[in-house]
Amino acid sequence: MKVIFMGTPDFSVGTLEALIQAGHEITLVVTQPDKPKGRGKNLQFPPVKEAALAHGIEIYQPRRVREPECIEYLQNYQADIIVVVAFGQILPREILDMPKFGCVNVHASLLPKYRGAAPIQWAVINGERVTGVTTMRMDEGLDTGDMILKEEVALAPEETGGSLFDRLAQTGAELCVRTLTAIEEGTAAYTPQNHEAATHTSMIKKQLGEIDWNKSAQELECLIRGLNPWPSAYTYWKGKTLKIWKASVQEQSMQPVDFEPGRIVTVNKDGIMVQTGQGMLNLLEIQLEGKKRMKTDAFLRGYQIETGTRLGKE
RNA sequence: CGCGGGGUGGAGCAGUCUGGAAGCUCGUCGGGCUCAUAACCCGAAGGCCGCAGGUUCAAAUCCUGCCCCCGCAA
Repeated sequence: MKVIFMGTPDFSVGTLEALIQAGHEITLVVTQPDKPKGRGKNLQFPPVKEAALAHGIEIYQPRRVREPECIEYLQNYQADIIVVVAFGQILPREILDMPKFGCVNVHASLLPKYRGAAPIQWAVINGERVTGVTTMRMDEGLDTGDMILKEEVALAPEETGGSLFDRLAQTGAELCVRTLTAIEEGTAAYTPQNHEAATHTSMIKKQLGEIDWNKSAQELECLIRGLNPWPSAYTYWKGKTLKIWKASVQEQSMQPVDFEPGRIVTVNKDGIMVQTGQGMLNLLEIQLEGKKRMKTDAFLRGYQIETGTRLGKE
């Protein structure tokens, strides 16, 4: 089929390449404008643009797809279908109705759960055991369209936002190809979502990563995994940011100590044990501002941390 | 010119301001102690102090340029 592909981050790249692989004709790739990124503030191409360049596909980077000139521009491409994967902009009805087969979206959750942004990270943060990918025919709502295909993915015990992201990107790519095949063959079934059961997630803000030691060790451990590798969970030590990359939950106190949440209970080569609102959290891999991330025992060779120290904002 | 931290034996750090013998906590290797050990004791190896210039009797330390890593911001 003739496809217009819309997407921006890494998550979208797998699907784009799978579609190419499957023999579809990608007539145009629409992605967000280049933005200054990184330490030097240099302009950087979105990952999807890089991929499109590598495949020699035409690229279009409108500031807003809603604008009439943009809609007009897309019309020139006469696509059979528009595939949207983590594009980052909302499509107006004019575009939704433009292609013969409409617009298909790949969403990284089992709809109607986790509608909205960052469903992958939220699934980890919330301690879900299963999530997945859903393809749907887009309508004007936010992830409210009729579902076409759905595939479950189980979370591994040490799943991180990053690892799940990679796996769902892969799953999404395959699912999207199957979805297009079904549509092409006329065998696609469109199942309305149960809107009553819908849940929504918000964009991940950096501040979400600041650890509230009053939460339970279990919750915090999920938060740490969910926000790894970005934006990461963190606390403060001696006024400096201390990122926490990996931790484990210690349900029961080994000793009858009774520290307030945020205080360090023990420090040894097995980790830094911190009291939380419920249970203790053992910090296994950390990173001090300006330093590389490292295992806790390596960190302790160079820095001295005393029992009873309170982590967090002064 | 976005702001800032850092590059010192295998790991993590101190030393740099106030130039003048390379240090700390570990690891590694050898030996000892022990029923035993991630414990303890003794000993050893291992560094052109990121790179290149400059100043100086003397540079990890001061000056200049460059490379690389990282936090913030975006």
